[in-house]
Amino acid sequence: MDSKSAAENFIERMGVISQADGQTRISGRILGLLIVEGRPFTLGEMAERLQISKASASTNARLLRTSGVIRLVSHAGDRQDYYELGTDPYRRMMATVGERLANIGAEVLEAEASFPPNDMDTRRRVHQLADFYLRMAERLKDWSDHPENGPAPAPRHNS
Amino acid sequence: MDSKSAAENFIERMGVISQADGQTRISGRILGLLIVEGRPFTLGEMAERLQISKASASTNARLLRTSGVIRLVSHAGDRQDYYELGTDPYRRMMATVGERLANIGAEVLEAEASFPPNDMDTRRRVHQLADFYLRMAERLKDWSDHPENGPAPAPRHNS
DNA sequence: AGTCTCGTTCAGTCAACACTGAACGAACTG
DNA sequence: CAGTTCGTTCAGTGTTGACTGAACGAGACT
Repeated sequence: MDSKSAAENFIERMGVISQADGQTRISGRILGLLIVEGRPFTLGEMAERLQISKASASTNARLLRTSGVIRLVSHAGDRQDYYELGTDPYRRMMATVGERLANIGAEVLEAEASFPPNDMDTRRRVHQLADFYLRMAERLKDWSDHPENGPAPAPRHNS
Repeated sequence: MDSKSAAENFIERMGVISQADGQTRISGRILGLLIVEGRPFTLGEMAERLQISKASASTNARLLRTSGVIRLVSHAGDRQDYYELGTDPYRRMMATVGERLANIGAEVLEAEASFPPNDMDTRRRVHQLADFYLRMAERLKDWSDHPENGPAPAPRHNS
């Protein structure tokens, strides 16, 4: 029972975090559920456990799936869709963020090109912004490709 | 005139980006304005130029100021508050994001502690999430402290 | 074919929140 | 001490968008 409330608490926190990050609350709760339980869930199970509609479960699971954070698994002889955590879900999250930043950087570069060539100072300032986004995106990409580097390595655990 | 529309276009894009990032649209537009114009602005000037209320200008400028992206400058003999880009505004943005991630990581660690000790697997999965946030935060901190490292170095310009 | 059980889609609703207008407080000027 | 001009605060409003309920479509089993 204590375990149950700890799980619910964690799931709810994940929802709030997700929402503060610009995502939907439900997608965070689904992710939290899959992390806590550590087993595949059907859309129906999610809906019942999280007290949400099947529509929301479907939509948000699809959303999480497109970014590779969760994956769809199918059991033989079972028509239902099971969702579970993808491989390296957090690296996928980073990669997704990196892609978004790269898109923003490209967009800012576009905007820079629309300024007249003689506005040197303006173009330089705008270019600095684009550079920030692009460098950030590239670093995230590097990191998601080589997660072993970097500070605070995770304590190794034998599965 | 072409320069003007390019500026407005850029400012508007910054607003959309800011909104997509979970910030307010106006804060992005203010930032875009300061980047494009490259000079200090008063709240009244912002309100007029961006066609927003003084209240919004005040609130959003305050918001940007707390993260150090823009700074308040005072001209002698002028009661008005002038806002301009802070020093290394993008590094400050990174640092702010890093702080938020560190807070989330700490929060997840808290949640992990609330699980019963015998739920080894659950605790491990939750811990991996906390680790992700904390490592991300630390890396962002490193980046904001050492901006010279990393791919695609910005072209140096003599101020 | 008929029925049942899935997942998805779409219009409608509801709540969160950005934004505004007006009132207030503060600091300077005459 | 009025009068003025700032910036801030707060209640009210408008809008976006997440979420729901119901209808629909697709397979599967009898």
